[in-house]
Amino acid sequence: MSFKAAKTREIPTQIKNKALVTRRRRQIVDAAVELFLQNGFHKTTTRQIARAAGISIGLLYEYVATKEDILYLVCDAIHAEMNSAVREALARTEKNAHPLAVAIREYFLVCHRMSDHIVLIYQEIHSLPANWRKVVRENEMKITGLFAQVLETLIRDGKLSDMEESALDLAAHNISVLGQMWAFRRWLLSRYYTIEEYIEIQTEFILDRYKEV
Amino acid sequence: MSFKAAKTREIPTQIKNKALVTRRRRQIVDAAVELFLQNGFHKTTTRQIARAAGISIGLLYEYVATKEDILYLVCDAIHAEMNSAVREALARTEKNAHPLAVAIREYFLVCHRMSDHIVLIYQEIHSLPANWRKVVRENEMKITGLFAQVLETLIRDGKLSDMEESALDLAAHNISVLGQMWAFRRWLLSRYYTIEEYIEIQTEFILDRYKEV
DNA sequence: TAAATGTGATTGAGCGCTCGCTCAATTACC
DNA sequence: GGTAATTGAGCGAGCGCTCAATCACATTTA
Repeated sequence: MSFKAAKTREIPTQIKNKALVTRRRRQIVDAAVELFLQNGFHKTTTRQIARAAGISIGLLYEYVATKEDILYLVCDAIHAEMNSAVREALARTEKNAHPLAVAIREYFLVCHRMSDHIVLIYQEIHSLPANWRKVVRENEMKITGLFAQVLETLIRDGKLSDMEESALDLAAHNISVLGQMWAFRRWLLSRYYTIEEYIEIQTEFILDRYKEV
Repeated sequence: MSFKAAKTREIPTQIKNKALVTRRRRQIVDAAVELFLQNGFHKTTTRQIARAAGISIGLLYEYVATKEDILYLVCDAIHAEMNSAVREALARTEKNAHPLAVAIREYFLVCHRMSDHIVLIYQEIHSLPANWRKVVRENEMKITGLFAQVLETLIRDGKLSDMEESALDLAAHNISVLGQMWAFRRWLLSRYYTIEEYIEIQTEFILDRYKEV
């Protein structure tokens, strides 16, 4: 998987050529994601990352100031990937008769596809400096926010029974978290359910609660 | 918080006196929990742990062979604590008119009280050797299993509508995970909900689905 | 046109430090 | 006098990061 560049402007670099920065950083992030997934952040060496990215250790530190910078870039790229995947899926949703079911399905499939990445962020976020940790968390909440929007739209269109704002927000969180549950417990759940079965049962669970008017 | 000793027999020690092993290991675990919560596993040094436990670094390694041993003991102690807290709570449940609501409430309060510990396990479990990781995961599933039992009992007593086994198991997972959601997203959720409000809304969400016959 | 100059990109040996862990020596206790 | 418990200085390996040197290439100069 090759990740999109997100708003990486915050991290300073010694290199002047902006296009080069983008390209090199993508190399670095792609290499780092693989290594972090395999060995975790702490067991991965900056030398390993440089080698896997096809550059020298010295050059790595021209594009990045610390090892934590790399982790931030990785988290950012993963969330960018998820965010756009979910957005695309939700866009496809609109013309459908049963929009919430489709939204859940598409989101859960993204969680399935990116299981390891989701777990990675949860495991390593505490290795980030506090200010970046905040940004990464906010990025995750943006994804949850997409569901809140969907629910609002459905209620406005009379396709879902009305509910209080606090309940609506929690409903969005619940959908997010039940998708992530597949990522965190896949080692067990996948013994008993395929992702399709999981989606079916959970959709029934959620829809039955927030049923259409 | 001082943690119970769990089945720690698997980890070898040089010390003959068993009572001493128990006592010293409790010192070690209590010190380590605090430090891991504050600084995480990797940033905590074995010297810090020894000092906080009031013993020398040399003695620490008489009770433990590696730093990962300590992490395992910590995870084990946390799960033992949670497990017994949940069991106690469920026991108090039985005489109640609305047992599932009480069970959820008590469990969510445990999650609230042990938020940091729950997050700690999720964050650091990947630093454990694979065999222990497995044990820790199974310990967590035992807690989920308690909810499956509760649901079964309720169905058998006709207090809950019948459902397929696969749906029942997932229901137990959902309750577990929605409790943990408070731990993981507390930094955000606590801005908008107290734990009591959270319990109320989530209980309504869950009960409405698995409603009584 | 060829040489000189300048600038930005790249290299990797190596510095400095930390940290997990050991073990010879000491103490406590029976 | 013997066994078990305890100490902490020190070993050795690993790792994040630096920086003097080199390379690539565009621009200027003769």
